[in-house]
Amino acid sequence: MTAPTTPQVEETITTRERILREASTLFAARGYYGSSTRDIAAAVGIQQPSLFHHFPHKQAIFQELLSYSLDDSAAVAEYLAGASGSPAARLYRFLVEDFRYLMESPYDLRSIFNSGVLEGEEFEPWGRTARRLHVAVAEIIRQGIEVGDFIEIDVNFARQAVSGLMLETIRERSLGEKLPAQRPTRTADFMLRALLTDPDRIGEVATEACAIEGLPLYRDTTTACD
Amino acid sequence: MTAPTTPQVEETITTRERILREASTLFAARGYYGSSTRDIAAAVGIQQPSLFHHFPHKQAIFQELLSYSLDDSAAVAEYLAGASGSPAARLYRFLVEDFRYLMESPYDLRSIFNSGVLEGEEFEPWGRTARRLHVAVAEIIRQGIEVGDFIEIDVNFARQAVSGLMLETIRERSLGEKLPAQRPTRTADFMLRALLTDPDRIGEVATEACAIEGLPLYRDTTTACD
DNA sequence: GTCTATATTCGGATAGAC
DNA sequence: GTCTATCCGAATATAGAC
Repeated sequence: MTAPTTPQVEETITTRERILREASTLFAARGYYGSSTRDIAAAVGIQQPSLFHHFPHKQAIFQELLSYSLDDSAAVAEYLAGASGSPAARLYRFLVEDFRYLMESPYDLRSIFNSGVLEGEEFEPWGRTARRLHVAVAEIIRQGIEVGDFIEIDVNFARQAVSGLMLETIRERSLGEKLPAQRPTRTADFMLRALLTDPDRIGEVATEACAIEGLPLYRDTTTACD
Repeated sequence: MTAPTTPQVEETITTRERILREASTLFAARGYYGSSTRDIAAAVGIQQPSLFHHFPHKQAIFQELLSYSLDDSAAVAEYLAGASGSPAARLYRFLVEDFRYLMESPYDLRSIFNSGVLEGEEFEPWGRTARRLHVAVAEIIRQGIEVGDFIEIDVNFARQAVSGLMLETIRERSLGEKLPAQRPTRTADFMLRALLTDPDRIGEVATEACAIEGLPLYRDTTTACD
């Protein structure tokens, strides 16, 4: 008769999953090269060679984290770059989605964005995905300037500012505390305030942004924005 | 009779200096641990053991870069946190000075801000300096909110946004091209637009910022801002 | 100030038992 | 799926000649 106390699934975390989580934390703290497989194994609580039962080599751990953080983000950005609606709303929506994705992820993904590791040959496919993501975001910003939504600004400068903001703000998450649920929209508000020719339009931009449909979404988003 | 073609000092770059420059580039690209002393030596054009004639160990190279990028920035931020004048102008000035310092530096200092390496014991004193810098910047922002210069915003969030913006935008520099001379003020404009309750006040904020005197300055600044 | 040669430690990865 | 034992290459650093 009474509803089940909490329908939350009793998450069984596999060793493989624990490896990914601990590795992401270590990579974020000391970099990919600064974290040895021994460090990772110790954090998980297994011996170092046991790692190789779950991943063929160290690179594969990083590559899985790269795919997790880049693939869907790039897809969303490219979808939004070609979607209808105002560029400002589309950029807003991208920021909200991407930020929430990073915020709710069980991994600490800072190392992915930080490091020049992506430039290395062994991670070349993921470097290309990162560039596709950058191109798509820059394109939305370009459109925004063109139609007068955004101030006249160097497109690449603005694109990098967006990246920097995302990166630094997810840094908090790693400190352990849960970030407030409104953080994604607050972050988007902040960025758009700097870009909009008329900052007072933020309200309507946010409303339009949250109404955008058809995103190739990572997960089932119950509510679009807030 | 004719003036000397270019009074530019014929810069004699010592091996030690070349080591610092090449190391900073490698650290930025592949991280501190990802760059071996062999890599550094090869970039400089000497054999690996020759490095140890100039620096007692690898750490010392990184430590010198840390001091270069943190010491003066922290001093300026702390000075400005306690100075008179509007908080908005003081934050603006900090951004201009810090950005220009990073922009004109012969080193690629991204690794310093990126990495969690600073958290390691071996670099503890520099980690403390970084925290002092953060506290000072957060304090200026707090003052700005208090007097109504800035919108109501989480102080730490704003402080991190500032860091992220600086970091990402100096990334360009490393791509080789000289950044335009107006970039420091454009960056400060951008950040202040997001923070100011009244973005239209940027003009007067910039004017006041450039008039601030008494900074514990890194180098002889001929002109204050532009 | 730079070199060659080398000591030593550490990191990634494999073999094979349980 | 995890363990112990181990190989091999790479990395930091030292010794000592030129």
